[in-house]
Amino acid sequence: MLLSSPPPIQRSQSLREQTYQVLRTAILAGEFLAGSRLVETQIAEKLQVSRTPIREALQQLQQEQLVIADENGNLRVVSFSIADAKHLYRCRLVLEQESVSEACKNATDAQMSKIEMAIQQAEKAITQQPNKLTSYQLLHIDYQFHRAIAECSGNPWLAMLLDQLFDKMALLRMQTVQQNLKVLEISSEHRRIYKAIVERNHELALAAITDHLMSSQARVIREIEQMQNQA
Amino acid sequence: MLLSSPPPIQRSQSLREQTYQVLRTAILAGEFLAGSRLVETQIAEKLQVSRTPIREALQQLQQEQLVIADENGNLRVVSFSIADAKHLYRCRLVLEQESVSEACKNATDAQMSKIEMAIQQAEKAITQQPNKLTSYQLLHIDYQFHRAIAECSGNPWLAMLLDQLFDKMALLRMQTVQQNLKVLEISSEHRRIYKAIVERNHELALAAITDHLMSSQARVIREIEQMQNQA
DNA sequence: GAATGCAATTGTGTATACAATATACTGTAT
DNA sequence: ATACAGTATATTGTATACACAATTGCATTC
Repeated sequence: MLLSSPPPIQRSQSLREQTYQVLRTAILAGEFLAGSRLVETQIAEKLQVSRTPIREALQQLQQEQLVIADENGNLRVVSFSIADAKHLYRCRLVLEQESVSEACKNATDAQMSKIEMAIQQAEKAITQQPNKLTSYQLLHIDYQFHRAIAECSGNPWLAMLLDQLFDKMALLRMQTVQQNLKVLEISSEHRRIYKAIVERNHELALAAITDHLMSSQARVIREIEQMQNQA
Repeated sequence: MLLSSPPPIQRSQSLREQTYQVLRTAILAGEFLAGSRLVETQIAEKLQVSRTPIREALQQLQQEQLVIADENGNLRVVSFSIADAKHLYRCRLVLEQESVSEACKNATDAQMSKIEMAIQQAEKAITQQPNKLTSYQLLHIDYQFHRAIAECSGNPWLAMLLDQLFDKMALLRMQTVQQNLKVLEISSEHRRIYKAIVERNHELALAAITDHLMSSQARVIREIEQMQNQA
C-alpha cells in the first residue's frame, strides 16, 4: 500500500543543530554583550554537551558572519558599524526589489494569502500585547512578511540570500537601543506593498518596497547614532 | 624591540582549511561526477587525516550549497537544473547592477587599474595558451574581473554575496559540456563594462553589465540544453 | 520462491584524549 | 615597585573511541 503523503519522519534533531539554534537565538536576542568572546569549553559546559557539537555550531555561525574571529583567532559576536548598516540595506534593497518584482508576476493566491496572514499576525500581536513583545519577537514577525514575499518570487536562491541578510538586520537592531520599533508605520508600509502585489502593479510595488526599506534604514541609522551619542 | 609591521605570521593552515580547499577545488573543477556521494570516512582515508577536519570542511561546503544532503542525509555534490541557472543569474544580475553602479561612483584609480589588469590577464592567458587552460582556470580568470568590480563598489557585503554566487556559477559551467567558453565575446563585453566605469557613465555601465550577464546566461542555458539532448 | 529475521558492515553523531599554543600568574632579582 | 623568567592554566586543533542507526547479505521458514 502506498501512503498518499510520504511519512515526514524527523528523527530528533542532532545536538549540533540544537546547539546552533540556541546560540543563534541567544545572539539575535542580544543576550551576549556585543563583541563578547565565545569559548567552546565554556559553552559546552553551560549546555552540558561535548565540544564537538559546539564547535560545529560555532563554525556555522562564523560562516554566517554572526560570529567572527578576531586577530588572535578568538571568536566574538559581531558588531556592526553605520557603514555596515548602509551596505547591508543596499544589498537588501536590490534583492527585495527583485523579490517584489517577481512576486507581482508569479505569486499564486495561496502565496498571497500567506503574505496577508503575516500582516494580520503582526497587527494582532501589536494590538493584543502592546508591550509584552521583545524586539526579537517583533523583528521576527516583521521578517515573516518579507520572507513570504521572497517565497512568492519563486526564486529559492533569492530567498536564501535574503535570509542571510535578515539575520544581520536582526543583530543590527539588537545593538541599538531596545526601544520599540515604530510598529504602526511599519504596518501601513507593509499593507501598501501587499496591495500593490495583489493588484500586480509592478511600478507601485517597487516604489513601495523601496520607500519601506529606505525609511527602515533611516530609522536604524538614527537609532545607532543616538546610541553612539549616549556612549 | 617592536617590529614595525606586526608579524603577519600565518601558522600553517589548519587541516580543516586545507581539506576544505582541496574538496572545494575538486568539486568546482568537476572532479566528482555530479551527484556523487561524499563519505567522511572515505575522504579521510584518501587524504590521510582524521574525520574531524573532513567533517568540518564538508559542513562548510554544505552551508555554501556546493554539497547537499539527500533525503537520507547522505552528502552529495549538488547538481543544478535550468531553473536554478535562471534563478542564480537573476540574483547575480541585480547584485552586479548594484556593483557597477556603485563602482561608477566610488572606484579609486588603483581599483580601476585592478579591473584593467584582470582584463589584460585574461587576454594574455587566452592568446598565449589557447588550449592549455582548463574551464576551471578560464572561469577563475573571468571572475577576477567581476570580483574587481565588486571591490570597487566599496560594499563588502555585496562582494560577499556575489562570491557565493560565483562558486555556484562555476559549478553550473562544470556540469555543462567542457567546451571552451566563448572567450572572445566575453573579453569584448568586459572591455565595454570597464570603459563605462572608467568614464563613470552610470547608464552605459548598467546596460553593459546587463547585456553581458544576459548573454552569459543564454550561453549557459544553451549548453545545458544541448547536454540534455545528448543524454 | 517470497518473506522474515538475524548478523555483519558501513556511516554518522558525540564524547573524550592528547598535543600544541596562547594567556595568565607568581616569584625573584634588580 | 618593576621587569622578567619560568611555570601553570586555558583554549584550540586533531585524533580516536564508542554508541547508535541504517543498509546489506544471508539464512531460515513458510
